[in-house]
Amino acid sequence: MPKRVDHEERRRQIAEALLRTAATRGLHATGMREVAAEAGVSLRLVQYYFGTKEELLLAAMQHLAARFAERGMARIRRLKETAGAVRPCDVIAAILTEGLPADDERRTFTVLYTAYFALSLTDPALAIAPLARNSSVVSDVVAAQLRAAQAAGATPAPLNPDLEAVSLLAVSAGLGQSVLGGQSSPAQALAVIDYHLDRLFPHPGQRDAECP
Amino acid sequence: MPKRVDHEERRRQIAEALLRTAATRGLHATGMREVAAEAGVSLRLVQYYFGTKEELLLAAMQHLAARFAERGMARIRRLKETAGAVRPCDVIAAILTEGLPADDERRTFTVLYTAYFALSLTDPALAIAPLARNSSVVSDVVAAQLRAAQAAGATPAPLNPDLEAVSLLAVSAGLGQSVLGGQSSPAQALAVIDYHLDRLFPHPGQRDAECP
DNA sequence: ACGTTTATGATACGAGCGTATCATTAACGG
DNA sequence: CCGTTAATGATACGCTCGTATCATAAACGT
Repeated sequence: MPKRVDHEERRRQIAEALLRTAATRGLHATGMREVAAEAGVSLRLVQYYFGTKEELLLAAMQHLAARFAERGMARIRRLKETAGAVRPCDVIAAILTEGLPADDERRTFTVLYTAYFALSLTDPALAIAPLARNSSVVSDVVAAQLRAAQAAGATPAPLNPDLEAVSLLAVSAGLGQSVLGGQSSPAQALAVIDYHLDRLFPHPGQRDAECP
Repeated sequence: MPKRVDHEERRRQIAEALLRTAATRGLHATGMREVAAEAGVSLRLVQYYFGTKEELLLAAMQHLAARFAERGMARIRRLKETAGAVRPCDVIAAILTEGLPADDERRTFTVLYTAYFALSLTDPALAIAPLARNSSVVSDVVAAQLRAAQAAGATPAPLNPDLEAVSLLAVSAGLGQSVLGGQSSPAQALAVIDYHLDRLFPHPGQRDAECP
């Protein structure tokens, strides 16, 4: 057998090249030739691995979603390693802040997500499903964490876990938009999230961390 | 003097034609020829009133922002006419729900807003400012209403009007995204907003309106 | 009726796009 | 070393885009 090359790896390289240029120049303004140049390969090879541009766009979106999910999982995993028992508040805080464009990497993700989202609204071929599908499972996770905290008596007053979970994710998404648009700073966005966490997980007096 | 024509009116017609086609085909996928056809005029005339496409895009965005602001104002005005005294909860409810894609008209607005927002993230020439500028003043209005309700003793517990205002608008924006993406129904979005209004303006027992 | 404004028409330019089609070279496993 | 696979190169097709350039027709105030 002749020359062996990891096809998935090559596809990943090219898809990431598209994401890189699309993050600065825009999704529709990025052409095949530009992607090839950014990836350091020939235009011919981009056509070789992705027959059409639509296929490339779709693959890049799935790669973006996978990277984001992976980063989120890693964050939860890291949480478990530092502290033995993971408190619901920590999990929720991690989820809510992970989507915020607080650093370059996350900002890039948010920009790309917004671009894909907007594109999917008018381009039927590009379903946003792969990126949005996870939304409901994330919502369920948050709701479950809230229920656990509620059962443990850590939350005050009446509280609808499902509505609260959807609401918290909406806040996170809305704040992300606000930061991207330049109307809020990442710090302000974090302050709003902390405000909500304080409301759900009231702590007696300390003011160090976002969770009691 | 010869033929008199309202230039602003013509510009408005053409801009609205762009918004109409852009709402279904996408912002960047809409060409000058298509706009001309939609407006029922010649391509030449589009160039006549808007020299370049960028100018057309910008003017259409400003028109969109103006229409939205006008609709919001009209809603508040209508509120004042039906009930003599406008309660803070009603004002806030109107603001939060006005941006939700609950009917065709509002959905179209939300789609277009998202498209412009995404475009502005990568196209420096297209500043989102005209659409986002109002954001802070709306936030101030909500905060002021909260403060008024707080002074009247209508809200429970400690409450940070500024953070709460930003948070409520973020919820509204996030819910709008969620509805657009098909992850939530407009009814679910309204339920979340009602949930928050109940939290801020608790009412003794009735379950009719969203405000006590 | 004249002259200015408003609007149309047909058309063409150059550029960039996605896509396709040749031939050719380099690398590696058996 | 042979044959399959990976990758490149140059180029060209057809299309659409934004923009520009002619000339020309219709409408209306004075």
